[in-house]
Amino acid sequence: MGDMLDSCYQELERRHIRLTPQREAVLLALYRDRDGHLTPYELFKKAKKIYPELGLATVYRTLELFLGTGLLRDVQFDKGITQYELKDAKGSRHHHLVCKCCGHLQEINGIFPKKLLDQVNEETGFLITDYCCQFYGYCEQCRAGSNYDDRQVEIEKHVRKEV
Amino acid sequence: MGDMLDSCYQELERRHIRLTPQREAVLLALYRDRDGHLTPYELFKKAKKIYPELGLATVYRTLELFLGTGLLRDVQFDKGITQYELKDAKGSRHHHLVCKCCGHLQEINGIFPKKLLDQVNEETGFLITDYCCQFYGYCEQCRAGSNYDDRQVEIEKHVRKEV
DNA sequence: TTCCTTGCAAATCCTTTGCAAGGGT
DNA sequence: ACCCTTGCAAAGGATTTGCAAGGAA
Repeated sequence: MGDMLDSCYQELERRHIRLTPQREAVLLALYRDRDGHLTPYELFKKAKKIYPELGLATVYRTLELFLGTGLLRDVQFDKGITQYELKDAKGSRHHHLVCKCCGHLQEINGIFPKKLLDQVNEETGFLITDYCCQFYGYCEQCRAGSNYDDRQVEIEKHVRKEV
Repeated sequence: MGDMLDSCYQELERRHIRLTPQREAVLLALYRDRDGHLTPYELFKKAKKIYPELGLATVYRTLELFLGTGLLRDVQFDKGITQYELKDAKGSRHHHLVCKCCGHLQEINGIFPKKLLDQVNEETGFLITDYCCQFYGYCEQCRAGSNYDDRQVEIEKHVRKEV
């Protein structure tokens, strides 16, 4: 599984981007937490354990750099909160299911048939190279729980008219 | 087309949420701009024309309120920028295509076969009631333009390993 | 009266920037 | 020598909060 990390190193080298200890600390922290999503500040705290002199501004600069290099994806779940994840960290494209009741975040793997994306390209001329989807709703636990209001959900659906 | 506005009014009434002039100004401004996406501040400026005493904080509070009521959807395109839109404003579910080259935002209508969403429900127990997708890539104009670097796009794809 | 809503200003939180210092090439 | 990168502190921007006043129920 050093595979993913290797391809990051290679990509950075290919682009002549210097791998400073700060940048490496950020990369490693992202890698260690590849099953989650980190905010810049969370990442800062984790990376600081690897390289204690690290400054928060450097984390932001590094994230911006890695983003431009295509190593990361940034995901917005809630207002003002940006989280980052290494691309392909889960071995394949994935999406996020956010429970509106308990806030739980779970992931599902690529549900898009490639055909769908090709179709968009054909119809609009837009070439999709990346995407990020959030699905909101109610998780299994909450739906089983006592504070789950079925009626409320029906109303939501109604206001929306369709799902 | 007062239809959409009507259902908002009804929903607010049903929930015993008082429709103050400030709130109505916000709602109307959203409605008038239903083909676009507004940031809170843009919305503030527009709604202020309808009700000049309006304060910015009230706009934020109202957006939060409407969001909880399910009248709105919030969309994050870029770090730190949240935009709002009335739900079903375009008559049907839509998605966003963001060009990484020129920043142009265009919309496409629901490309999800309902089957896909049902399948998620079956497999995970998660009930999707809403979703929001951003697709990133390159628009037709940019791909035709001279500063479009085909090789760069290939590299992106490679780093990502798949689209 | 009591509760809700508001405008304003202050506070807070997240992110970016200016700058001088340190390190690589 | 030159350019890149960094940490720190300050600046900037967006959003939230405290509070006293006004209005509805």
